Amino acid sequence: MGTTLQQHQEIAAFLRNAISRKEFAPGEPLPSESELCERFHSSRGPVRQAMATLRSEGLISSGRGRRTIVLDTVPTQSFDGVISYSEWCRQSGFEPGQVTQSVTRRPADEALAAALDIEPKSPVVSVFRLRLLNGVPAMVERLNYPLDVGRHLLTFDTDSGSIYQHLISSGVDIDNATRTIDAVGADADDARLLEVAEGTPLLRVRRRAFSSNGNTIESSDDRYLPGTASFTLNTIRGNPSPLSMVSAR
Amino acid sequence: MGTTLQQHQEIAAFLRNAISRKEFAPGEPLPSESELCERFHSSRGPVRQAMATLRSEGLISSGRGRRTIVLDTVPTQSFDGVISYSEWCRQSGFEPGQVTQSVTRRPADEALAAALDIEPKSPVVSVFRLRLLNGVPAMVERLNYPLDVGRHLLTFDTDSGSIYQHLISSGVDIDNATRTIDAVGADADDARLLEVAEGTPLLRVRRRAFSSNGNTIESSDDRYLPGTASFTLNTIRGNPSPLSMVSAR
DNA sequence: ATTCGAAACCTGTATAGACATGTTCGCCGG
DNA sequence: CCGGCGAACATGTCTATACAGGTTTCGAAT
Repeated sequence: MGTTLQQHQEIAAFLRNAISRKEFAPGEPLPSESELCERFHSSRGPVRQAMATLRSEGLISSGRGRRTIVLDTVPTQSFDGVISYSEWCRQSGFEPGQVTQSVTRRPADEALAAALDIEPKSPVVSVFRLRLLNGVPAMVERLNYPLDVGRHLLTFDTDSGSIYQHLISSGVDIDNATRTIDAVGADADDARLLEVAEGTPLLRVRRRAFSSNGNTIESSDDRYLPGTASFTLNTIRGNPSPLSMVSAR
Repeated sequence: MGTTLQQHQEIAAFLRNAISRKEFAPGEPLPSESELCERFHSSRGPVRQAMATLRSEGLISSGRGRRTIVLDTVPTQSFDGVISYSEWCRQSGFEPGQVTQSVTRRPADEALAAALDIEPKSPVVSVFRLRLLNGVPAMVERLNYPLDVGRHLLTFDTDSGSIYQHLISSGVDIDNATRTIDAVGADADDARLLEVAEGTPLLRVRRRAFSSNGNTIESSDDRYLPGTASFTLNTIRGNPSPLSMVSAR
C-alpha cells in the first residue's frame, strides 16, 4: 500500500485534492507550471504529466498562452470504484449493502459463453444480488465469472461484503474493464426486488472485466433505480472522449 | 482545417487508424516505443504522448516491462461527436435527420436560468426537435441557449442541418462540456414523437457546454430510444475514470 | 532435458534546455 | 482618453540523455 508516490502522482494528487476542496475555485486559474516546478522541486516533465492526467479526467482546461483553469468540478472515480459497487458507495460516502438471491454454478449458455470468451457449456459461477444504498434497495446485480475465477466465490459469504475485494485478495489480476450503459424496463425480478412496477425505466450498466493478458474475468449486468445513480462526464475540446456512443442498428 | 499535424498527433492518428482497421489485433502488441521512434523520426517524447492519449481513450494497456497491448476496441469519439448528434451520426456512418417542432424565444424560468448560469427571466432561445437515424425516429432533443448565443439560431433553418456547425461558424467558442446520463420514462411529447407508449424507458443525456472563459453556452436534454444508442467506455487500472457515477441522494 | 541466472529489452520516470505560439498587460504616442 | 505595439509570460512541442524496475529470452551449468 504505502509505496512512495512518484512525483507526478504526488503533484496530481495535490492538485486534485486542492480542487476538490475548492482551494482553487472553479473558473479560475491553477498555479502556473513554473510555480509548480518550484513548489515540488521538479522539472516541467512531471508537472505536465500531472496536468495531462487532470485534463483527461476533465478537471481542468488549458491552452497555449492562457492560464490553466479549473472546470466546474466533477469528482473522479478510481478504478476500484468503477468495478465495485461497494467501493463506489464508500468513496461517495454511502453505506453499501447486499441481499444475495443466489450463487449458482452451471454450464454457460451461448450468449454468456460468448461474453466470457469461453466454450459453450463451460462451467460458470453466477451471483444474483440486490444491492442497497444506506439500507434502501438501489440496484439489481447479476455477476458471471468463468469457473477458475468464480471458484473463489463458492466458499465465500456473498452477504458479507465486496466480491471485488475478495477476488483481488485471492490473487485475481484485473487490469481493465469495459462498461456499456443503456436504459431498460424492469423485468419481473427487478421489479420485485426494487419494489417498483414492471417496466419502470432502469439505468443498466453492463461490464466486462479483463486481466492484463486478455482473459475475460467477469461479465455483469447492473440495473440502477433512476434517481439512485447517474453518470457524469466532462469532455474538453481536443481531448477525444473515451465515452463513445454506439448505435445498435 | 488542414493545419499541419504535430508529430504526436500524427503518431496517435496512425495508431488509432491501424487499430480501428485491426492491423494491430486486439490482444496483441503494438510496435515498441523505439520502433515507433524510428518509424516517425522522432524522439520518445511525442511517441509517449501519443501512447498516453490512446491509453486515456481506453484503447491500449501498458506497463513496466510488458509490451503495450491493444484492448478489444471501442471506437473513440471526437469532441464534435460529443456535442453534435449530426456529427456523431456521420462519424458512425448513419444519416442524421431532424424535424423541428419549435424554436422559441422566451424568458428563462428558475431552473433553466440556474442551468445556464444567468438571471431568471433573462431571454433564452429553445429548440425542440425530433431527430432521425436513417430516417427513423431515434431521439428527442431539447436545446436551450442564452440569447447572445441563441440569436444566431433565430434566422437559421433548424431543419437544414447541424446547429453545432452553424454556431461554430458564427464564431461561438465551445471549449468543454459536461454530460449526465440517466434513464427516464417517455413523457407525452416523447411518446408521440418516438411512436412508443408513455413511460417507455429512454436513455437521457443532459449536456451543458461552456466557453473557454467559463460562460455557459448550452443546456440540453436528449432522450434516446433504447436500442438506438448506448454508451461504451474502457477503463484501465491506474487511469482514473473520467466517467463518474453520482448518487442523487 | 530441466532449471537457474544473467543479459537484452521494454516501459516508467525524471532532468535540462530550446523553440513555437498564443495571451495579457502596460507603456508610449497620438 | 484611447489605440497600438511590444515585452513578459503562459502553455504546447520536441530533443537528448539517464536511470529505475519490470518481463522475456536464451544460454550455461547441473
